[in-house]
Amino acid sequence: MKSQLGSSNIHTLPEAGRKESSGRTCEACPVRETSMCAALSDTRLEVLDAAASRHSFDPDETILFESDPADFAFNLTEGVARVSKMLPDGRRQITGFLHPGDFLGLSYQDCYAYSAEAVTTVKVCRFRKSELNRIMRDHPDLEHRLLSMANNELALAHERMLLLGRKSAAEKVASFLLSLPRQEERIDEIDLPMTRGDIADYLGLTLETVSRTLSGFVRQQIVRNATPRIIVVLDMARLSALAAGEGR
Amino acid sequence: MKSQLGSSNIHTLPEAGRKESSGRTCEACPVRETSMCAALSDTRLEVLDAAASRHSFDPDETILFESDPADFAFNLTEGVARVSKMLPDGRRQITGFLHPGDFLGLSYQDCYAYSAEAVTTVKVCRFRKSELNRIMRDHPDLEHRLLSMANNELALAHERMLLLGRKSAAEKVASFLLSLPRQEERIDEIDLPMTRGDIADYLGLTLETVSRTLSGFVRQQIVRNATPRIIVVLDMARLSALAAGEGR
DNA sequence: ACAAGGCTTTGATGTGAATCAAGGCGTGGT
DNA sequence: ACCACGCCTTGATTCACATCAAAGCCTTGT
Repeated sequence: MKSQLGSSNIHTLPEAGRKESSGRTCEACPVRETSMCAALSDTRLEVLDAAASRHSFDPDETILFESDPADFAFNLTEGVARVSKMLPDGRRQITGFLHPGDFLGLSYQDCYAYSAEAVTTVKVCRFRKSELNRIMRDHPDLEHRLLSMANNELALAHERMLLLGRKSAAEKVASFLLSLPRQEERIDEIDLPMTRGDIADYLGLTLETVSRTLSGFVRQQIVRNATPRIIVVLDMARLSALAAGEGR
Repeated sequence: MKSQLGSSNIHTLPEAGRKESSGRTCEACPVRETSMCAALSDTRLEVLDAAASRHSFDPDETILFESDPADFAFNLTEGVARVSKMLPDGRRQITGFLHPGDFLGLSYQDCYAYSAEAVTTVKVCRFRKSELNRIMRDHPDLEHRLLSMANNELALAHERMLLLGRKSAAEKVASFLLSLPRQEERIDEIDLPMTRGDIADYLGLTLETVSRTLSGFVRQQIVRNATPRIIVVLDMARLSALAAGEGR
């Protein structure tokens, strides 16, 4: 039951990640239309642009650390990150994987309630929270958008509680596969940039059970393994039924 | 694994619960200082007051139903309610118990993402969401307060994912007992208005396991049973350690 | 090419909680 | 005061997943 990985005490440094030249503007941002920024017009966006600094994180680098003072909030623009909480003996629960457009760090308290690390190379746009609050006062649309995003996250959190509390291993893995973003061109291909251990800590399983469950899906011809990292869905109906909890 | 209780298809009626005379004003409200209303001054509160209608729900009555159109939001003023999601075969996950001051119904989508039922007799103050949105536009403080409350809920949701995914039965039950509100006068007494089945569906266990775990706590003299409904804490240190995941 | 290390798969065994199955206790109704 | 029903407790057994253990297999560096 114990994962015990990384009892390292390295917290987030004020300048963790590499700060990047602020050459790029918000208008050219890949998540301009999907993240919180969508609440602002191009002209108003300049205020956010001025308040943001761009940072890059290597795989496994810490973006923010549970219980550290929550001075910054982040907008993920590229890559995949994991959000997690730990028990004192090292047991870990990953509470979410973040993708481009996701927002991170808005705890209402003084300290972060969770940690976040890069899974792949991650690029973020970082805001000082005091500054973000000031901007929100001037632009209620932005606050409205953040409330809407928070409520969306809350609905996803409830969905995940149902998964953790009441779904079987097979149902969990099926739900997970279908929850990942896919490219329109290759709609049946699922990319798993995270390890089996990460997936296990997300689903409340062990990495062996995740591996065995995936092997089971392959045996039943529900999916096929292109590589350990790329899964191809062969029977979407069956996978969806499993995920919904209908596949017995 | 299946609970199968209530495959009733009775949805929320437009006027579910009994509508009460709107005699009481917000100033005298028991949750005036703790709920979202705290964001507004007494004079500004009149706007909310005018938009609200008071309703009462008997135990087990449905307050709102998953997948019904989300026209209303609620502020719980008295009693205890449970929020839950179901799988098609009847398995249920209770995603939260609501207490006075808690807010309910702010899904960002058109339909509720979960159901809510009264555990004890519940009194709420109900708002039409379109109206609430209008009020928020005029009073950004209210929206700010709701964002803050949503972020708080999100932190609690993450805590619960850690519980569901990684804690043992004993750790789950200990965490649950300590998460319940207690009265200042009787700080060591815990009231359990919900059934063992409800607790089980909240913790991702069966009712038998909840019962056995509580009996175990009694045997170990961690708690004492005044009645099945009232638990008295005898060894707070041990219970806290268990809840934190330190009690082996 | 080769070696090394990390990740993944697979197998054997163990165990915590679920399931199946009685009873006991309290509460509300008549 | 009694009965009945719902809720809770307890016991016996089973099972899904965890744990322990050992290979395989990519990937990366030299």
